[in-house]
Amino acid sequence: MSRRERLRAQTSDEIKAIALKLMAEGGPDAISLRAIAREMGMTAGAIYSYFATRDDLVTTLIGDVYTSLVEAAEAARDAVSESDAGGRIMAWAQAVREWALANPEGFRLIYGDPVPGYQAPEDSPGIAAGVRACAGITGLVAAAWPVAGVVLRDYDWRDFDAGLVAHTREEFPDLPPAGLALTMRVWGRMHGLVALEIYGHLRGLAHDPATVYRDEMRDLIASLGL
Amino acid sequence: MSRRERLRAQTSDEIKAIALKLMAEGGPDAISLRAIAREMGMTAGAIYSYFATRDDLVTTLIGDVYTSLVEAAEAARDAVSESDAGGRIMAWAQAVREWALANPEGFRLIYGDPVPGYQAPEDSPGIAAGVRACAGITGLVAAAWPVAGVVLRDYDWRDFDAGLVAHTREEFPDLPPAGLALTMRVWGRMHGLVALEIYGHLRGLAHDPATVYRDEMRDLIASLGL
DNA sequence: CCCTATGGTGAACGCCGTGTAGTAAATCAA
DNA sequence: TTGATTTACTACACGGCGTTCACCATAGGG
Repeated sequence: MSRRERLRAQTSDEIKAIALKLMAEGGPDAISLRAIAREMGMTAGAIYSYFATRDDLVTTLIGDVYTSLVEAAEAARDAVSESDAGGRIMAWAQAVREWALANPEGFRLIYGDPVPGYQAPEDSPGIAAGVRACAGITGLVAAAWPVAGVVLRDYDWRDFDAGLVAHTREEFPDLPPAGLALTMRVWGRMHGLVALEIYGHLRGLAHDPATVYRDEMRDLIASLGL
Repeated sequence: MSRRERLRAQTSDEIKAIALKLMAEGGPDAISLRAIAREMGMTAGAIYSYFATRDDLVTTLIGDVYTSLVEAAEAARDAVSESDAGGRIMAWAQAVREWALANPEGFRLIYGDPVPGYQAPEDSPGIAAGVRACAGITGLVAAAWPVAGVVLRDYDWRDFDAGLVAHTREEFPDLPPAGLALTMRVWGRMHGLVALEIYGHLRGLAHDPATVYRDEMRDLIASLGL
């Protein structure tokens, strides 16, 4: 890597770091090229040699932030013995909620709507992180398979995306198609309460959302027969 | 109501209608005072005699939109016999998802982050609609009480907001505090998958999210012993 | 040592929300 | 009917935004 490339990467990292700082302080909308440039002693136009557009920068940030969330969840899961499938689910779930509470703006960035009509490009790092999250939850489900107490319909592999199916069958050969459906349901169940809480819809209803969430996750784990 | 007041209300309604149209076309960020005024053949400044600020307008819209969602859910629920508690839950859940699919931008407006750092004022119509939604789900839970197969911790009335508790004890005198916790859990469970779907996080994973969601709701209903 | 590719500037364009001063018309009081 | 006042609205200005473009200084490689 030449000196030029090094400097370039450094500047690019600084842009992202400042963007993340601005976001943490003022939400996703506070990520403005002019504010970033101001903080760097540059002109807004200069950023365009690093990111084609503001949305491009945000797309990159989503990838970084999403990856940090997934890594937090994976680390929490891996801190629990593989033999304790239920404990690993709880660890993942708690890590997600705690990460979200610590990085509410990041959560909004990932699961909210950073840009009107924004659609992440197929090959963005955000998509990769999403796939990784999905794979993580699939692993949690697979470790509990066969599940005991969940209402399950029959599914077909064709009900799901081919790439996802290929990856799943390779990594979790014993998991039937219904396992993928259950993965999404588990994901939804972990996501729902956290999203409501982060976006303030539980504000002033329950004083301790953590307890409600823990109960919900205990019920989820119990329903898997763990 | 005088002629003045009638004209005033009419103009105000037109502003809101155009704002909703703009939102449906381009997402919440497309609600700009200038665009509304342009469409009405007015100046942007004129809107300030109807709404103190753009956020004020959005706050009002949230109330309208949220109310329309709650009314759709209530209507669907009421179309099912009171004796069929499980059917009423399913009807509510399906109505919420279908409304969200038909009004994705509305869903984003209610449950997303329309404005950076936006906090709805305590007395906004959006709060009222939220309370109404919460009450609706509480009713669904109360109709199934006592629940059979859910992991429930003991709760205290003091774990919840006093106003919510007062309303609940009056309307559903047989529901213990844990019922309120379960209400939030049910809400979260209905919300999670829909939010993931609306925000595109299931895109390209499951070909038919409706089936996954229906299964999840069936499981929820079964877990309540219905 | 020169040439060029590169990272940067600064001004411009057209959006945006938001104030303020002024105007014309509608309403009300006499 | 006439005069006073309230009200709806316009015109303009300010600062902020993303984005583009012509231009410049300089660091790197031959």
